Amino acid sequence: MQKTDSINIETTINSGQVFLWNKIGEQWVGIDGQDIMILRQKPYSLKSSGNIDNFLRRDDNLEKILKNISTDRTVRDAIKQSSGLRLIRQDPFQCYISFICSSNSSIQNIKSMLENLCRKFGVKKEFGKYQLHTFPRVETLANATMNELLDCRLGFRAKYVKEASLAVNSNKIDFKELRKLDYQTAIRSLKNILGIGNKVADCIALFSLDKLEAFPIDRWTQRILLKYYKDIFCDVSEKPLTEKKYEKLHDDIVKYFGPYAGYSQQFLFKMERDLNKKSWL
DNA sequence: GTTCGACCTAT
DNA sequence: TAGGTCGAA
Repeated sequence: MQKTDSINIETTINSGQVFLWNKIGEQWVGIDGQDIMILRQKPYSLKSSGNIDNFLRRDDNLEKILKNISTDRTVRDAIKQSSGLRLIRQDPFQCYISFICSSNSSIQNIKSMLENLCRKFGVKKEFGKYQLHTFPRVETLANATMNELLDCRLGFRAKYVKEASLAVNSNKIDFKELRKLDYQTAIRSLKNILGIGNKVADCIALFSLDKLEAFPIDRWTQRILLKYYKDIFCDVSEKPLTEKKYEKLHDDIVKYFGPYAGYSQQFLFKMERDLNKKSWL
């Protein structure tokens, strides 16, 4: 059984799931919705104004999941290299906006956009010795003007964020409902929103809606499949996937990796980016 | 159903 | 070029 302190905080934060985190001295300070979290490896300490166990998916049976996804050597190596990496259960609205902002951008730029949104639309909150801006509330962002969003340097994503926020504010998107639905239905619903395609929908589903069979296929994932799984997923190439090809490939991926495919994606993604010395937060 | 160019911004 | 998506042809 994995011990609770086997969580590697730095590895988990720096695995592309979350963006609103900063390392201050020895501790990682981050925002999840209206909550502030302070995580420290040594001496080990996890503090949150919200529910830290929920955030770190302490309810998952990690031993069982890791065993289940250890189907091949590549995944086993990835797990070994990033031991202590956890999947995170994020605030759904923040996750939704974060990955809408992620399209055709870099981690550093995504972080900057989200920080701008927090500074402009978030509420100042104190926790521990820190005072920082929380993530904007749905209603606040839904009422933001296009110019205000453009001021946050969102670029072409500004109208996506505006419409996406309106959809949540009007209950056209209801995260509590999406959480109850099956993977396919939830994905279909998310993809009705402007700015959400297959990849972004998978990220939202995996990181905030408990859809562990979601397996976001981005440029990196595609390279991974080509490099290590060429023989298993024959039709994968370096070219961008069309919508139908993405869906077909995803089906095959779930058949191969199983119901916890999303966990395997996270380990593989982390491994390959580290291997290529790509920077994180 | 697929292909292709455009798209904000920062490095 | 970067962790995509949209709209037109």
